[in-house]
Amino acid sequence: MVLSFTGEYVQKVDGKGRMSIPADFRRVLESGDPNWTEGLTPALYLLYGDHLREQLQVYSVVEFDAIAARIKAMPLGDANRTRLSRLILGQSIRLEVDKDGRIVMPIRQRQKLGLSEGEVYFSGVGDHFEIWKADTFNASVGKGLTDWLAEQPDGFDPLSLLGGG
Amino acid sequence: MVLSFTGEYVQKVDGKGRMSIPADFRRVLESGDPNWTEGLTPALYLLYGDHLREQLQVYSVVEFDAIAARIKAMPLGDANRTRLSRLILGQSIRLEVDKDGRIVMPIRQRQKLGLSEGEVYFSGVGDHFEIWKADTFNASVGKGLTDWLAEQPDGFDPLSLLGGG
DNA sequence: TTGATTACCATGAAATCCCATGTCACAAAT
DNA sequence: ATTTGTGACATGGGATTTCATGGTAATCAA
Repeated sequence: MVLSFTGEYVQKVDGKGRMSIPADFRRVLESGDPNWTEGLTPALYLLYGDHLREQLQVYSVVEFDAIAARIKAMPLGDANRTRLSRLILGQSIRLEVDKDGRIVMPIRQRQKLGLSEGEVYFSGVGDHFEIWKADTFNASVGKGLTDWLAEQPDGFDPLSLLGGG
Repeated sequence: MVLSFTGEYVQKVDGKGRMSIPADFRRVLESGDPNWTEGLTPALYLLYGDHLREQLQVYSVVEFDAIAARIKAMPLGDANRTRLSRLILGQSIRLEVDKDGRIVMPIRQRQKLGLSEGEVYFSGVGDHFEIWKADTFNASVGKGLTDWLAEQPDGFDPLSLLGGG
C-alpha cells in the first residue's frame, strides 16, 4: 500500500536554504522510494514548473516515475507531450533528504517562492505535498479558503462536493 | 538504477566554446557510461541532426548505444534505416567531459545554435537533455509556453493532460 | 610561425558534511 | 504519580568540498 501525504506543518528555513521535511512526510517518501531501506535517507522530486505560481510540489520517487512514464508513453511530437516534458521533467529536480531529515532547496527555487530566511508551510495533498512560503500561504490561500467557508450555509459539509460515488 | 535528466540550467559559454555541464547532468552521464568509475570523467553523445532546428541533444553512452542498436536492427536497405543512420549516427559526435566538468562544443555546432559567447540553456527531458542558446529558448519556446499557460483556466493542472491511466 | 585546441591553475560562491543543542513524546523505573 | 531515560526530531554553527568560470601556459597542426 502506498502511504499518502496528509496534514500541514510549518518549519523554519535557514540562510542556507535548509529545511526539515516533516517526519510524517519522510515516512511517506521512504515508502515511495524503491531504493530506500532502514537507515538510508529517501529521495524526492521537487517540481517548480511555471504552472506553479507561489508553491512548489514534492513527489515521491515512485509517483514521479509513474508520471514520467506516462509522459513518455504519449506520442512523440505531440504538443502536449512537449509541454509536459518542459513543465514536469524540465522543471523539477531530484533531491536527497540528508541524514538529519532535511533538504537543501537550491537558491533558484527559493527565489521562486520569495524565500530567504523564515518559515515554510507544508501541506499534504495525497500523492504529493506542497511547499509555500508561510507568509504567502496565509495571505492568499488560507484567507481565500476561510472566506469561502464563511459564505457556505450553516452545517455545510464539504464532502457534499464529492463527485461520482 | 537509471537516473534521468531533469531540471533546467543556464550556463555561460566562453569564446573557446567551453561550457560547464550542470553537475546534476554529469551525475546522470556518469551513471550512463559503462566505462566510468570514480575519478574519471564521463563521455556523452552530442546530436545535431538536421531534424533539430535550434537545439542540440545530448544522450548518455548507454542511451545512445541503445538507439544505435535499434537502428542497426532495422532491415538493411530500408529507407527509414538510411534516414535514421544519417540523422542520428551521421550527425552526432562523442565528447568527453573534461576534469573541470566542461565540454568544448565544436565550432560547427556552436554556429548551428547561433552561439558565440554568452549563455546556454540546458533542459532535462528524461533520457536526454537539450542545449539551446538562452536567448533563442526564451524568445521562442519559453514565451510560447508562458502564453499557452496564460490561456488555460485558473487552477489548471498540466498533469490533467496525461494520457493513459 | 601562427592560429587553434587542449591541459592546467585560480577564485568566489554555493552546496555538503559533520557535530552540537534543545525539545518533545513515550517508556521504564522508583 | 513523579522521576528518569531514551530516542526521534527540529534547528543551528563551522569546516570542508564542489561548482562554475576565467585566465594562462603548453601542445598540436598546417
